[in-house]
Amino acid sequence: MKSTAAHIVVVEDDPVTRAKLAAYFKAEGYRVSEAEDGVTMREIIAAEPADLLMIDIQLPGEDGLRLTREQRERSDVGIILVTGRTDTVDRIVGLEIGADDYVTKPFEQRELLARVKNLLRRVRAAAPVKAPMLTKRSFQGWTFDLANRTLSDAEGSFIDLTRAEFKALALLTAHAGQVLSRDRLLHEIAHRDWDPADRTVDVVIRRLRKKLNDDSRQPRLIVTSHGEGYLFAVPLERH
Amino acid sequence: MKSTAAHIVVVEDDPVTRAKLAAYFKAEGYRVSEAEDGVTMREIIAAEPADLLMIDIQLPGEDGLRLTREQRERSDVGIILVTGRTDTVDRIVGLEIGADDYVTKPFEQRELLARVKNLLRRVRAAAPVKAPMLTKRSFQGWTFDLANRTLSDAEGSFIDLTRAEFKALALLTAHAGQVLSRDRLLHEIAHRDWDPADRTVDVVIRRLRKKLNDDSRQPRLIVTSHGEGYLFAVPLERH
DNA sequence: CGCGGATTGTGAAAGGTTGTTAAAAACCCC
DNA sequence: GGGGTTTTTAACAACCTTTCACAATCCGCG
Repeated sequence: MKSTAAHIVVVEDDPVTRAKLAAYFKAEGYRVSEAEDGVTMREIIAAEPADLLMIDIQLPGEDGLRLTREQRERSDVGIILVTGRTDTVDRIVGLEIGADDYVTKPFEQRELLARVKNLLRRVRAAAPVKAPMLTKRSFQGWTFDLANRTLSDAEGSFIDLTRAEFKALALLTAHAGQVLSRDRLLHEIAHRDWDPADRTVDVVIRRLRKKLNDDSRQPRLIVTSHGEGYLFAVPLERH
Repeated sequence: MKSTAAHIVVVEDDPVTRAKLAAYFKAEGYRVSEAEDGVTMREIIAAEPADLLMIDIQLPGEDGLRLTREQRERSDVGIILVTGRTDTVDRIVGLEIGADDYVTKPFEQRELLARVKNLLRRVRAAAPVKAPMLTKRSFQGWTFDLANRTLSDAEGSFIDLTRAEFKALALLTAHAGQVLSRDRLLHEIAHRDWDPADRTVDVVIRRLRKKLNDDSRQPRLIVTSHGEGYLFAVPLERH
């Protein structure tokens, strides 16, 4: 389904730098797309999902940090920020919102390539895990529709899920039988780190259980693993 | 959260730097091990696989690059190289043999932490999908459902197990007929070493026996082996 | 821009699970 | 059977999870 070469998108307004980066990656055998701004980047990604984004932090219009946050919310694509100046604060902020790496011009080409290779290895290693990108998952009479963000019960009546509920259920069902930590779940639903006082995940789980008619005292679908997290406790059915 | 916290191994010969790094990661809730050289590092990893290695490049004996290459060959563990000096060649070589990142002392703590978090996210996302467990074990009219963490008796009514009870029963039934030491059981349920004053396992066994209606005076299912531990005394039925 | 409804996050009280302690019971070996 | 050791048991403390009400935030729309 996916051709073997990784797809890299260079988002950079300066044509010279952009061409230089693109040429360099092409020479290494990657498929490279060039975008001068966020709008173009989104079009490219929509047409063909990227494995790695190289994003200039200082773009006309939307800046690179905004794009980083936006893309990190929707996927686990690799993201490397590029910048002309060395600004510690920018760098830290960039990394904290989810960029995997941060390089300053001028690039040391061999170093950049090594970083890109290592990151791509990780991005692509994770890809097969989400292979069962089925649009529907069924269990115990329920059908969970990933495309529509809805649940339908055995009688076929629909229940809407909120964004957070949807993301939590998607992650739980994608890892049926495995305990997922609150940290992992919170990251999925809110892109935040968890701290022990944070009850957000518990509340989302409670709302999900309510919609699924799952009694927390005797849960059959979403089971609590004390001190560890939650797990989806029934296998998905083939269909 | 404790048992799901990532395991970070700091490999650094300078005690001051090592303690500093370790303390910093511990404060963030990670499980941290410290090694002063490659030999110690391997022992630690053998006992408990690491999610992330922080390796000083200049170690007495085997150097950090050698360790990096060795570990990268056998696993996808995250590797961050640490060094005192800024040497472009070292950096490039390190990255090319598979280190995910490279930091120079002195560290910018927030930046280091952000990098560590992002890398750990990728490492753990790639964790192999756990082989689907055999989902049910039956004995003496009981059915133990590993997916649900429930027991059902002959009439089919459900009894919920807590995390600790579930893990203990899972281990016991997986080794039916064999005596399991308290140390082994405690490791399973709490990832702790046992000491002779620790009654935790006994209490969990008691609670399990109660749910299974197993009389400790005349146990049929979970039998005490005085001075040795416990064993699950009935064979599992085929189904 | 501001409104109203939906969604998400927070804090506190209530409830459940786990680990600890100490006393009682059982065990083992002589 | 005696005496030291190990196991069982109950009660409780510490900690973690559930629940609820409400506050904060987001979102679509006039």
